[in-house]
Amino acid sequence: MKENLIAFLTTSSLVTPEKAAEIAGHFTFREIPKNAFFLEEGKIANNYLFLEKGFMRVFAYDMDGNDVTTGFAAPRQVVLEVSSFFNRTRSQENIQALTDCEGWGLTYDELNQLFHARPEFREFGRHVLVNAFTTLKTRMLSMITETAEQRYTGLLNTNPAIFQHAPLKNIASYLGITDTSLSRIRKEFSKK
Amino acid sequence: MKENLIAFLTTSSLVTPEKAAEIAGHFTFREIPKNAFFLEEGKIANNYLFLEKGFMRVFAYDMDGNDVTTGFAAPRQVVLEVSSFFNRTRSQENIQALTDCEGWGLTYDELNQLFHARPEFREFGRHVLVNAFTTLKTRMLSMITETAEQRYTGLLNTNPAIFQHAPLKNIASYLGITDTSLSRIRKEFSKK
DNA sequence: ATGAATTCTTGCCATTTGGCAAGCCGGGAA
DNA sequence: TTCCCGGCTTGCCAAATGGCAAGAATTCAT
Repeated sequence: MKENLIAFLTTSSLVTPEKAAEIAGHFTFREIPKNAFFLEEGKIANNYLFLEKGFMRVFAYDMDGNDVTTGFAAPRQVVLEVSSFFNRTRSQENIQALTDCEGWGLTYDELNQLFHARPEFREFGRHVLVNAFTTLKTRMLSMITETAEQRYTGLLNTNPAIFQHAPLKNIASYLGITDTSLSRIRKEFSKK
Repeated sequence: MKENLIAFLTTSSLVTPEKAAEIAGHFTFREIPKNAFFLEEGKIANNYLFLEKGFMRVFAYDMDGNDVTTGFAAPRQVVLEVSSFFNRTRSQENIQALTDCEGWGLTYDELNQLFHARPEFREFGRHVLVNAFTTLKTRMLSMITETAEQRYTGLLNTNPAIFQHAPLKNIASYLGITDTSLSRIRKEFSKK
């Protein structure tokens, strides 16, 4: 039943399989149908989710009202708006299901109780946060040092499944370019 | 003596002034002379620093060997290479003093002991990490949605002191542009 | 003080990316 | 089937940014 969640808790070696099973016991099953919002702008994020099936998109609006994709979530990832969740502030981001999704969730209160009761889970939680931070730093560096085409091929390698679930205009804004430019980059790339 | 450190620990309201004084007691004074490295690429970050005086620069090298500034540190900020420090992995980044610096530090072991002994400090530590993550997300969004000139004026507003301590080419790579472009942007901007 | 090295600016031109509008394509609704 | 609509591509041109090299300004070491 919860074997993927347990496996995820165990991978970092911060949690033993036995403890992982106990911790997993506190997670509850969640389904998010395609196009439904896991989190809406203006609300306080109250859900921590381990995504087991499906894909999600994180997006915000810029000053001109354009939809900007700030992230994607794929299976075996934690879906969480860190700032809103931990600071209990209104989210500036939306999280929406690109496909029908399934996963295991905790509320803010449940997570805190579990952090308190299970030091290993607390360590694991820090690990998740540190990893998210590191991943974002890597992405920032690629925004600075790489061309749009390099970022495109990078995403194609690291997360090919996204291309089967998200429209190209969402991927374009995630890469920091327009859909027009992405279309041209794909054209050039396909020649090679 | 440690009043700035104590004030910093107290600002989030996660630590009471009394506890803050106790926690601060475990920090040791550190000086980093101008141009010295607080952290060198390839080494494992072992120091957590609250910067009290001076400015530092964080940088890495891209695939072509170009120096890319990934961050700056100003007084009253935590200086820390998160990934290397918490994961005990070799740093891909360098942290160098732009000016003579002074601050209060902890080693990795000292920080963990303090996290264990002082739950409030653990909460505070998470708060620091969450804030760093949120700040980086904001910067990422500005890379995607803003022009180079907007990013320049943004930095000028949020961190004007950096312009007095870092060479423009470092600021340029931090903004994701070349020093040539930054020079032209400054020229245009000064006309207004 | 002197010379060397670095930083910053500028001109010229190339490349990348964007804005807009038209058209094409494919899927869903009736 | 037929229509419609959103998603994707493409052409044309403009704007933003980069690459390179020269020179001016500044800093640094001796």
